[in-house]
Amino acid sequence: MTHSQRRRIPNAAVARLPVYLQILNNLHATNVARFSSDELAALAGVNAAKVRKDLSYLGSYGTRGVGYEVTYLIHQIRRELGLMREWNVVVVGAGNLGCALAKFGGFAPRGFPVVGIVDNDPKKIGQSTGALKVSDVRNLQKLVKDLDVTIGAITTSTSAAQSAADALIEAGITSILNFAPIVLAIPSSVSVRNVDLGVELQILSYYEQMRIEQTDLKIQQRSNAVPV
Amino acid sequence: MTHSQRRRIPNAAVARLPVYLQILNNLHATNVARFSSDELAALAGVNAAKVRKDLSYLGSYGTRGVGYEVTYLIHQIRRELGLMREWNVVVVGAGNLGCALAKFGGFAPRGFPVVGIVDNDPKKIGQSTGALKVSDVRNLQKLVKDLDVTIGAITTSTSAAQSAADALIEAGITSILNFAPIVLAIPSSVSVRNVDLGVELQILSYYEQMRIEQTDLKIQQRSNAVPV
DNA sequence: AGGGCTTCGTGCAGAATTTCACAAAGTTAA
DNA sequence: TTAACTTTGTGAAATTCTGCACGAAGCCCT
Repeated sequence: MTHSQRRRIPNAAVARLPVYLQILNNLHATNVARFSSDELAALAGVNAAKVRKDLSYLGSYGTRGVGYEVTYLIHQIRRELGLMREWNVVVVGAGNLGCALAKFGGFAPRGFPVVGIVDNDPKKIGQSTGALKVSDVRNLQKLVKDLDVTIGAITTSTSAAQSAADALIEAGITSILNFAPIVLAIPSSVSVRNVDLGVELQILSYYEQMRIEQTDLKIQQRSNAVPV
Repeated sequence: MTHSQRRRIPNAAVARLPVYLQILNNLHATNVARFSSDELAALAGVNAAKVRKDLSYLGSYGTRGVGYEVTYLIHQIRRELGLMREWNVVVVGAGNLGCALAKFGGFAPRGFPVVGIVDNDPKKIGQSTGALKVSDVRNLQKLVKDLDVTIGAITTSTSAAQSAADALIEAGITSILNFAPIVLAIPSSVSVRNVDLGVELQILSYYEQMRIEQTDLKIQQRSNAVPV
């Protein structure tokens, strides 16, 4: 129960580490060797104390009076996030989005190669998308086993999303990236991240309307406050 | 200072209201007239008390012993989220993703019509994407004014994203949906939502690795605990 | 060597969020 | 009408997250 008893990193911090990593990769690309928590905080748009606390969950890798080393921290964050290895991804649903994900080469270099894409539509099965051929969703289990897939991306229609999730879980997948605007019913042993642009837009519209009401209110108050 | 002094809804609750709305729309489509907090909680994958508290921020619209009315709640959530009107969206960056967003008809019915798409590449300007023609980013200000655009979606390359944001803000936009994997520097008066699939995948990989380590640990403990 | 300066690591208080638990308020049935 | 039952609305406790403030630790200059 020594070091394997890993300190659990708070969820909120886990969600920020990838952002830090992205920034550090940029710093590295521009030949920056060191950074302070203040600098990273400014780039990430957060509080400096938060940066230090987040990084402290990885261990004490900074040097007081100096800061942190870019390459070393990159290494540590990658280790903690499980990015020392590749995680194979299978896409379920060969529609516009699914094919775009399969073709898009941006994930492999970040450690998440898309190694398969499946659909249940006979018209789509067999077609090529980038380097991959769409295969039958019935081969999912075999595909997951053979190619050691751990992450499934659901890009089906809303109505097919739940059965896609069921199929993925049946096949042994334990992480799902869901693009369908629906809350999936899944066991707690499986992780899900939802990407729903409609939700994002609606959140924006709330704050947009808030601002408008605030402005209206101020205008109203001004005309009330200064009567002639 | 009566009703215009609106109770501020906690951020965490704001982020859940769109999810509830989506579910209620589905219930409505299947002719369900009423629901209880328990039912909605199950569908949304959250705690029932949380549902009740979230809905209570809208007002006391439930009936004890009975539940909530689907249509009435839909109306109230839409009102609160600012969905009683349309919010026009402009896309900056006519690459794969940008064009896909412009073509995709799924936002207009949810109240967010994409009314324009711009780019700075002369080769792309003038091309058609769906019903829209790509226009010059230099027309952004005029476009935003003329078409009353309030939300900007950034789908440029990473390197162009910050100047896209600057241009949007310069043009008077106050809400941004950012798809570039970069933290934008923007004034606090502007809302931003980031959609970064790389970040999502890395969060998943953290928990995936966590699970694997847990499993390894248990196996190890088991073999330690029962020595021959 | 020592003083001044910088920056990390973290205890702690306060804020935000989640969850519990129960009174209040309604329905239903006899 | 009353008793049994259901479900909301919400104080209050529990948990999580944030940010301040400051001691600790290293660098630099004299």
